[in-house]
Amino acid sequence: MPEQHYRPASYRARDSMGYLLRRVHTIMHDRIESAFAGHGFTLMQWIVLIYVRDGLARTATDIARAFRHDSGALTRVIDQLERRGLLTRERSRADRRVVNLALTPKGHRTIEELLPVVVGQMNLALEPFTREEFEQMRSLMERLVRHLQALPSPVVQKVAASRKPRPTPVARTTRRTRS
Amino acid sequence: MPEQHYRPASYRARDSMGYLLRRVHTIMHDRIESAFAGHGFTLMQWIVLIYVRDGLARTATDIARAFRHDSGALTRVIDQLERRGLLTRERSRADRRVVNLALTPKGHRTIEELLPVVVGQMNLALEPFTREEFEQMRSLMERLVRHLQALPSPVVQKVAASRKPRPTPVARTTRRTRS
DNA sequence: CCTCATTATCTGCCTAGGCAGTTACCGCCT
DNA sequence: AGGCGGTAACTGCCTAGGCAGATAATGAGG
Repeated sequence: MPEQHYRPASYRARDSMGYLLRRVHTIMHDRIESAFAGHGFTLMQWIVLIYVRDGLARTATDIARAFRHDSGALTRVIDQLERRGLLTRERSRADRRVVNLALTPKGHRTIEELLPVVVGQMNLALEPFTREEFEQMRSLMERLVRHLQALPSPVVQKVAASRKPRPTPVARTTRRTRS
Repeated sequence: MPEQHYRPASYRARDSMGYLLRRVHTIMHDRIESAFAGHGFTLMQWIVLIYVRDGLARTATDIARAFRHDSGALTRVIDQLERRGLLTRERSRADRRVVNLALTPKGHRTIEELLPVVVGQMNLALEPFTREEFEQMRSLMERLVRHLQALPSPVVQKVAASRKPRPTPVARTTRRTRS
């Protein structure tokens, strides 16, 4: 029997790990995003560039999978980067469904420009932690990611009839010209 | 001189704490969201309900601040919940700008229904951790949140001329009819 | 060779959220 | 009393992202 860290009867929002993780993520995301804005980039654009540079991705699908991002959205981000001349798309000859991405010199220069911004924000956020605590945090988060990835996708428990999740059942008062 | 955990020259995307936190957040968010979908609710709706129940918020602004969420978006979420009869809005008599939120009996029943879902997902995610590791993680995240909240907002460093962040400078070519 | 399931990419469509107002109200100050 | 900065709630507008579908290509199997 694994540990039961939370129980319905005693659950309080302020103690929830979900709450903490969300807060951390939101604040860091906002800070990076606005630091990038001064340079004319978004976080997602940076992700694409650095993933290609670090060899974590050669195609849009690689990024979509590794970063859990929508592939449709990816297409549009890559559109922007291509238009701005930061990377190139090249149809693979081995598999003509695939489009390989490659950084241009301008793309590399952009990474050099943004790297200090990212690193600066990261160091600022982690400032109060010792090297040991930092490693602890990293280790815990890595284990958590690995565990979460290994979990089976959450089978919808109730209302199994409807296949579609329907995010907002009440939909809209706007009345979509029904009559 | 505080610890410098990252350096531009050796920065690799896969080792970044930002990456880890994002992955954790994304996966947990998606899981909770789709678990809720089967019950006809979204995470944000749940947040509002549980915040009101736990006394963390009496008004939309309380939630917006505590959860770092857009107040405009909040208005619309509360609209939905009110329409579905889960909570009520009541104009404060002490300060007529304020609208106080209160759960209805149906709202309380909904929380009872969703609590096991939240707790279940949380415990599932944290399953591989001992009580001690869990407390360690919570402590680290709490310190990180407190530190991040205390940080001054990131003054835009370059291109200081333009006041507006401009998320996407290239804007749009519209014409995506590639030949 | 032909069929069929699968995959990569791209495209519409819709919704949630960020942002910039607008309105109403509060409390302070003169 | 009246002006005025600040605040709560709400409202449009716009964009990013989720989702479903379209297209094209691959590869396995008959």
